[in-house]
Amino acid sequence: MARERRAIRRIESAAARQVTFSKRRRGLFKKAEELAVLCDADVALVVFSSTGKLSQFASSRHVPSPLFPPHLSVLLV
Amino acid sequence: MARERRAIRRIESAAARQVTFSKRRRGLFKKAEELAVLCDADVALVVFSSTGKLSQFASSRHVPSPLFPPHLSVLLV
DNA sequence: AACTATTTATAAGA
DNA sequence: TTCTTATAAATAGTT
Repeated sequence: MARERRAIRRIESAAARQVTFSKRRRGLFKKAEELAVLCDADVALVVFSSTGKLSQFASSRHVPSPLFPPHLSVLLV
Repeated sequence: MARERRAIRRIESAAARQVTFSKRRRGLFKKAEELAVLCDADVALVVFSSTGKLSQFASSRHVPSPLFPPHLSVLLV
């Protein structure tokens, strides 16, 4: 969606991949929150970038995990 | 986004909420998969509708849960 | 990070 | 729920 259509396949250039990740991750989380609010739904979203960076969103019942080390995360729904 | 702008707050009408849920859920899952593919990311998405219906997506390490009853689901990332 | 041409998502209606 | 269409929003490429 933009200047040109982009095929949905892995972006080879690491730099371009990072830029797209940054833009689309933001969009995805926004949509997730909007769905939760508009539709009174429970939404949980967990994303690891290809470099291993974690980001997450949960509209309600996310349970932090005292039983696991910080690099693990548990979601009970 | 469409004929008119819609404020992001809970849709009161259950029928309208269901229609919007159906449309936006589809869009959200599509975006989740696209992010995973384009950016080589790991993405997990869990959604419960306000009526309790579950739908989920995980790009890779989703673990089905033999230890829990069917209405529970566990995601380890 | 900001811009903008264009594509995509979607609100309302059928 | 699926289709259509007008419009809002997201975003690919550029700067």
